[in-house]
Amino acid sequence: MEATTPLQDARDEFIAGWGTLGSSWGINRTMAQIHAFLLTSTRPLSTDEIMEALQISRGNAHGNIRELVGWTLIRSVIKKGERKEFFEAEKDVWKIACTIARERKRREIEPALEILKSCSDQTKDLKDKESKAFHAQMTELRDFVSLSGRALESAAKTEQSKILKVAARFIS
Amino acid sequence: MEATTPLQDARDEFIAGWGTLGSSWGINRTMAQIHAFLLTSTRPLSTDEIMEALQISRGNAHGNIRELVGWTLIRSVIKKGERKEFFEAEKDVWKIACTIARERKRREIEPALEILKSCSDQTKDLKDKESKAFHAQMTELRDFVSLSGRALESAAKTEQSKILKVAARFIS
DNA sequence: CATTACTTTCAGTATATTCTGAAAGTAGGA
DNA sequence: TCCTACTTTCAGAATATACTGAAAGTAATG
Repeated sequence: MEATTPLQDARDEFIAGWGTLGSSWGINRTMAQIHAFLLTSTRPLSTDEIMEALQISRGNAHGNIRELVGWTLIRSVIKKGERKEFFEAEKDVWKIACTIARERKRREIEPALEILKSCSDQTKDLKDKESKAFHAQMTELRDFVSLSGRALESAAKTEQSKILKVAARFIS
Repeated sequence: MEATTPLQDARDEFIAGWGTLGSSWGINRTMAQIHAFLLTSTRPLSTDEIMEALQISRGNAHGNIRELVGWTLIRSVIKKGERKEFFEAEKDVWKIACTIARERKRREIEPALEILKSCSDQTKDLKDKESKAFHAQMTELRDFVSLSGRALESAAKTEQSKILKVAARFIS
């Protein structure tokens, strides 16, 4: 039986919870767990350390690490004298949020806009009542999604302090 | 071979696209398709009409319709003289967005907060450097997630016009 | 160039999710 | 009460997604 410390316990809870959470965000569980693990590490870690800690195979670790690098949520670090790669997570919460916002915009909002634009355009000259209703619905949706995307983009460009001010006004 | 109209084509594109999109949002494809189908219908539809149009089984249609009712994205309508239920979607884009925002907050932000709170609390009295770093990270994350949740909640309570004004300031 | 220390790939397997369809359940109307 | 028109359930099948581990690939080092 392994002895556990309060820190280990809390960290394990975070890793497990973040993994579950990730699933409902369309992010795979292992990827979220690796992210959580690196996020709570005080030093860069190797693939083997990650495999060992999360009890996952090399292939699984490798692929999900690459995904996280692709999202720029983690980056690879080369230690002098060491041949292998180490990985560390971005720790700044605001930067993480901006990265995720941008990535989701690119992967979800932009494709959605393409579809809505196409649906709106295809029906813009039709005269019957049903077509007009459809066209109006698509146009409204497109405008809304487009606005949301632009707002997200702007927010991700703005300094954290400014966003906090606006947010504070809303909440109060 | 069935002849198609431009409206049918556009509508099919929307249904298919919305379905794919839904997947990346952690919403199942059929549920998103049913929603898209009802969103672009000018009248309430029965389970059988939905089954027929999307070529899905009764069980599948039934379950996903119930889910959508649970999300309050669609509602059941009783037609006089008819024994069966009909369903119609909320058409107002802003209302749809608020509903989704509230639901996701409840399902994702709140559970996340529980975890972060627990992790932060468990480590608040620990004195070693690693524990302090962990505690600080959890606390930052918690504060950020909490703020986001409250902002989302407020936004969903505010009139659309006010939000549009704030959004406009940001984008320009 | 051969060895070593890694990284990458991928076919096969395991798991999780979604879907089907038939059977059981329910309630209005005769 | 029974019939009929519908709704609900759920075991098993189909599909999609994620994971393993071993083999192949790559490049630094001596």
